[in-house]
Formats: sequence, structure tokens, C-alpha cells
Amino acid sequence: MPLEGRTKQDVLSEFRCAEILTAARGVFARKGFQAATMDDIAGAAGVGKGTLYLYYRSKRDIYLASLEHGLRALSALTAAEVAAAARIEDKIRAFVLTKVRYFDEQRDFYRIYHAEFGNVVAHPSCLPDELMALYLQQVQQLEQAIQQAVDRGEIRPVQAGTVAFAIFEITRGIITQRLLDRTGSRAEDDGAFIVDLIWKGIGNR
Amino acid sequence: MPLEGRTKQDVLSEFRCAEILTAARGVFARKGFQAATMDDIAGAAGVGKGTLYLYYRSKRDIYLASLEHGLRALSALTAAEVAAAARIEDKIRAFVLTKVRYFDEQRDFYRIYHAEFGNVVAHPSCLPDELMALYLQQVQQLEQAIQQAVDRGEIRPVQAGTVAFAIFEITRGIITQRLLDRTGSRAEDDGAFIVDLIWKGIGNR
Amino acid sequence: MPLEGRTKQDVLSEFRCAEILTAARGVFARKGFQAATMDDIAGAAGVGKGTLYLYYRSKRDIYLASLEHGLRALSALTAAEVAAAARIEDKIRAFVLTKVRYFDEQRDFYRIYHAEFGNVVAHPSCLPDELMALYLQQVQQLEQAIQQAVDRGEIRPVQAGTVAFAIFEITRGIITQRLLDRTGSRAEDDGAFIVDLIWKGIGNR
Amino acid sequence: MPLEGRTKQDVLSEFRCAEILTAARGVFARKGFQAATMDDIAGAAGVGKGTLYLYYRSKRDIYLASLEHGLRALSALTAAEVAAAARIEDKIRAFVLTKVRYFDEQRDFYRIYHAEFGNVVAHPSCLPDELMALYLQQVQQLEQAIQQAVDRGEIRPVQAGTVAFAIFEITRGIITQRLLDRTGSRAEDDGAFIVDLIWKGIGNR
DNA sequence: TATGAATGAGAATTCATTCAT
DNA sequence: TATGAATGAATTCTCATTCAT
Repeated sequence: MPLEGRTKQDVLSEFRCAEILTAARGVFARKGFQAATMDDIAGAAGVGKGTLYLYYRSKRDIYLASLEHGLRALSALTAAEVAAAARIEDKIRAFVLTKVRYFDEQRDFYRIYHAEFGNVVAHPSCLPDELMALYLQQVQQLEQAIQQAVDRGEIRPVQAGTVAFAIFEITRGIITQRLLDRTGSRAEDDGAFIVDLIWKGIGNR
Repeated sequence: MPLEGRTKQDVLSEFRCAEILTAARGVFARKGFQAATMDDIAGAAGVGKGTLYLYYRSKRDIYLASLEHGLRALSALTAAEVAAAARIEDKIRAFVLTKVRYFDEQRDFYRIYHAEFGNVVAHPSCLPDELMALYLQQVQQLEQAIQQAVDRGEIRPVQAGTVAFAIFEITRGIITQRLLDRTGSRAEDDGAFIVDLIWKGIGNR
Repeated sequence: MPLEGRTKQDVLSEFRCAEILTAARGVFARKGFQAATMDDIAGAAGVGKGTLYLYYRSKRDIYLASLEHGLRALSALTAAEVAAAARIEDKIRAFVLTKVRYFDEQRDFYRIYHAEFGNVVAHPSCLPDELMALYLQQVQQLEQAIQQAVDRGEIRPVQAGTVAFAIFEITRGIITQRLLDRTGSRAEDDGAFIVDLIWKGIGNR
Repeated sequence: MPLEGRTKQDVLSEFRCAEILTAARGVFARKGFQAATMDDIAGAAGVGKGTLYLYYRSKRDIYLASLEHGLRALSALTAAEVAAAARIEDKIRAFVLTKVRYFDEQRDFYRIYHAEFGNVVAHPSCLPDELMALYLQQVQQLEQAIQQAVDRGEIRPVQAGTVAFAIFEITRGIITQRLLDRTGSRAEDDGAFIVDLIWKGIGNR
């Protein structure tokens, strides 16, 4: 039974970490990084302020951990779904839909995600390389799929990187809209629209 | 003479306002809203800290004024260029190119613009309605043009709003990339790419 | 009249600095460095807490400034008095008496001075070199005088450095006692005792 | 068997106490009272943080116990050596040498000892009477010996208390120097110097 | 007895805003 | 009108002490 290591401590510790991270995500989503205080987070997590520092070294640390946690989950999910699709058309659809659905359920996380990665331009050097890599990896996965499709002649020759980036951006836009409008359009429809647009363009016949 | 109001005062006042706004834009772009201090802005504007409060009520006020100032200019410019183009294809090209070029020259402004409007999701209620309206108006102009094109049969029947939004998002993505990469691709080429993608999609044939 | 620079600002600034330093000296003397809070100091100085940071960068800065201020005054005074005395006996007396009298009037300062320089052993590297130099200079002045007296045959051949240091230490001891006992022995008597002891020793005849 | 009390418990308890005290002494010496944390001490002692509170009521308690422990040992040693010497000259030498040698081997303790008793002036009321008594007793032992020597005509009539105090202070100075300089002068030489100075003074012939 | 996770009071420092000059 | 010295509310982080296990 001791096979799994010191379960008591470790499980409790992991539980606390998760508790804090979840609470923090909500607070950060509601107030943004600056306006969120350690008191807020401690209160939301139902622990003392000092306890936060037992698990994370600083406010920024908690923030980055929130970010990484969600991003890693999203990335794994997207990679799996995209890989599972055969044709490029389906891969794109999988890419879009996975993200739309993920963020539909993780609205708090989207707010943080968006605030941070949306602003890479404004403050380029603020994020750890590891996190940036994780973020950029998303587009790269799609880019590779598109490049292969070009090579196989499935689609007309386009710059895979820029197209992937365009899809990425439109998806982000759609997700943003879905969060702002509460007019629950179906995720499938939004996804279908993007794929259709990217696939056929708007030009008349 | 008194036709134009108290010219001396007004002109001086406007001059000071512009001076402050320009300085503030640079500071905000460099440091972000939170990290920028009134001392920074006063220093950059070459005035005393107290003077800022003669022209603006708060730090946030200066920020919003910066935003509005640039946004108004961009909006007017875009409207004119889009209106000047005849065919929808050209209107889209004009839309994209105007924005790409504007931000190429107003990089400081782009950083603020992006940070703030990119984050509407995260902090929905923070911006005054007037500013939001100005922002949304950009897409609406494009949307109308697309709707007309649909009505005229210039392009296949698509949801004008969503397409306009997609173009808007891709454009933003491209601009972001241009600021990050210093690999100076030509604005015309980036613009052409977007129009091409939107127009024809990536599907074969 | 503008010969003396911007008097208004400078005088006010110097006044504030002195005010803060005096208040701080009292607080540090009463509570020690660690226990003294910026609130204490601000309260004692009759200014806002933020004001302290207009004149000094940190709590430690205020502390060091207090120390340097008093030390510089003492050093100058001692140097003058010692130089004014002709015979080595009188120089030693001047050295002892100047210090005893100075600290009689600057009890607050003595507490800081003693706490900090008394503890060089415990935390050797904490003080800026400049301050340490100022401190050590005191013994060196005396050492030179003693060495000259040895060279001239005024006194028996002794190690000037160690003797100077011994005088320095006894003086410190006496001052400490004077502050603890409120039994007001006359400074002259204490001074005379030290000189007598150092001069003749306790050996019979 | 029960004559000696609950040996098992008591011995273990004493052992723990000694362990903690030794560890604490090192930590306090290295970091000073304020900067030393209970975590540091617990870590150095190889026990849990909570355990410290089973043996001592507070951080200050541990500190004072460290102090008392070392001071008691020093005091006993000095008393014995001084008593063993016959002539006053030898008693002084014994006094000086015992202390110099003791602190040569207990550098950690010296740092604490010096920091605390060196600062009696700064914070007069901080130490328990018992500890102060123990400290002052050192000088008093010497004072009595000197007074007897005066009474017996061994030395010229001097104020025994002040002379004892002077010797005490010079000795402290020498020890401090020995710890700062690593220029290992022999303890005997330093001791001889002090005795010589105190005995003959520096006056010529 | 031994532990170390949890706590929260407390302190240094920053900075938007005010206001006397 | 212009200034910048003064302010104090607000925030992050530390660490002695407690207490459930």
C-alpha cells in the first residue's frame, strides 16, 4: 500500500494547492491581477493569508500556476482531439470546437488566459518561457496539420503559419463574443461557421 | 474677434491637453496602466504633477482620454478609406490596410488599445459606453458593407456580422505579429493575404 | 542675494531632514533598530509616513544617516580638542573628556552609536565602509599621538595601537556607566581617573 | 532507585534542552536575535518547530537560556582561576586570560554575549535581573580582589570598582579584536599586555 | 512526546491625490 | 495657472505561536 508514496501529506497538499488555485482563478478573473489582493484570494480559498505562502511563493506565482494549470489542460485536450481527426477540415473543426467548448466551461480561466496572452504585445517579457512555449505550441500544432494538407494537395497552397494564426485569432474572437453575448449560440454552429469561412471564403461562386 | 471664444486660454489649454495625452500614451504603452505613475507622466509631459489634475480628474481619466483620442482618429480614417473604395473586395482591403498602417505608425497607441480592448472580456464594465461604442463602430462599418455586398450578390450569402468580426480579429492578429516580429513584411502583403484568405478560403480548386 | 542658491527650498528641505533625523534618533534609541517602526518615526517627527520616504530611501537609510550625523560631529570635535592639547597626557585627557561630555549631552545618540559599533563583531559587514572608516579614525588619531609621544620619549615604549584601543574601550565603559548610573559623578573626575590609570597603572610606588 | 527522580524523562529532557540551546547559540550568533527564525533553530537542532515550545516558552526564552548557560560556565571558570591565583597581579592575569581563552573557543557564544551585554545601555530593562546579576558578578569578583590588594598595600590606592571595570572593558576590547583580526596573536601575549598596561601605565620612568 | 500546517498581526513601502504657495 | 511637498490608505509578505494529529 505504501506504493504510492506518502499519501496523507501529499494528497492534502495537492488538495490545498488545487483549492487555492481554483479560488485564485475566480478572483483574478473578477478583478484582474493587480486589483486582486492576497486577502481576496485567501478569503475565497477559505484559508489564512499566511497559508497561501506555504504553497506559493508570491502572488505572481499563484497567478502563473493558475495560468499554467489551465493552459496545460487545454493544450492536451486540443492535441488529442486534433490528432483524432483525419482530414484537415475535421482537424480545423476539432481545433476550434475543443477551444470553444473548453472555455465555455472555464470562463474564469478564459478571462485570465485572455488578459495575459492577449497582451503579449504590451508586455512581451513578463511571462516565463515555458508558459509562452505552451501557448505558442497551440498554433504550431495547427500549422503542421495545415502544412501537411498543403503538401498532400488537400488544400490550395497557402502559408500554413499565417493561416493557422488566422484561425487561432478568429477562434479567440468567437470565444470572446460567446462570453460577452449571453445569447447562447450553439458551439457547433460557431465552429461550423469558422470552418466554412476559412474553407470557402466569402467570394461568390 | 470674440467670435471664436477665449482663444488665448482655449488654445493654450488644448495644447497642454495634447501634450499630456501624447506623453501619457508613451508612458502607458511602455509600462501599462498600473505600473505607470503620475510622476512618470508629469515628467514625460514636462509639467508638474499637480498640473495634470488641472486638465484631467484622475489617472484613469488621462488613460481613457488617450484611448479615445487615438480611437477617434483611427475610426475617422478607416471610415473615409472604406467609403472611398467601391467594390467590397476593395473595402475589405482598405479596412485592413488602414488599420495595419495606422498602428505601424502609432505603436504606442496600439499597445494601449490592444491592452484595453483586448481585455473587454476580462473587465467588461470598465470602459465608458461612449468608448465601447466607438470601438464597436469599427466592426459595424465593415458589417454594413458586407451586408450590402451580400444583398447585391457580390459575395455568397454569409452572416455579415460574424464575417466582419472575423476580419477584424485576423487583422488584429496580423498587427500584433507585425509588432512582435520586426521582420518588416510589407503591409500591402499582409493585407493582401487576409483579403485573399477571406475571399477564397483555403479549400482546393 | 541669490548667491546662496535656492534658499527657500533648500533650507526647508534641510530643516525637514534634521527634524526627521532628530525624531528618528530618539525612537531608535528607545526601541532599537528592529523594533522602531516607520510609524513611530513619522509620529515622532510630526510628519506623514510617506514624507519620510521623500527624504530617505528606507528605514535603514534614516538609521545610517542618524549614525553618520552624530559620528561626524563627534569626530570633528574630538580631533579639534586633541589637536589643541600639547602634551600627550593632555591629549589623552582631551580625548576622553570630549567623548564623555559629548555623549552626556547626546544620550540618544550614544545608544544608537553603542548598539551599532559595539556590535561590529556580531554583524561585521552591515555598515558602509565610509561609516566604519569614520569610526576607526577616532582610535587612529589617538594612536598617532601616542606613537609620537613614544618616539619623543615622553612615555615608555608601548604598542601605540593597542594602548589607544584600550583607552578607547575604557572610555566607552565609563560612558556606559555614566548613562546607567544616574549618580552624576563629574565628567572631569571620570576623565581624570582614566588618565591617571593609563598613566601610572596600579602598581605600587 | 527513585532517589534520583524520574531519570529516563529528566535525562532525555535535559539532553533535548542542551541540543536546542547549542543549535540556537549557533543560529543566534550567525544571524542575530531578530533575524534568527524558529525554523532556523528547529532545523539546526534537528527537531520540529513545535518541539521547541515544549521546552521553551518563546524565542526570547531560548535566547536568554543560551545566554545564561554560557555565562554561568564562564563565571564559574573565572571565579575558580582567579581564586587559584595568589598575588593580585596573577589574579588579574587569570581574569583576563580565562576570558580570552574561553571566548576563543566559544566564538558563537561571544557574539551573543557581546550583542546583548554590550547593549545594556541601549535596552536597559530587557534582561532578567538574574542574568544581569550574573554578568555584573564578574566585575565584582575582580573588584573584591583589587580592594583587598589595596587594603594590603600591594598596589597604590585606587577605586577598586572602577579599575575592575576598566580591566573588564579592555579585556572585552581585546577579545573583540581577536575575533575580528584572524592574525592569531597569542592569548598569553594579549593578556600580558593588559596586565602590563594596567600595572605600570604608560608614563615614562 | 513530537510535529509542522495553519494562522494573522504587523511592518515597510508605494503612489494617487490634495492643497498651500 | 502651475507646482511639488505632504499625505495615508492600501498591499505584499514574514514569522512567532498554536493546536490537531
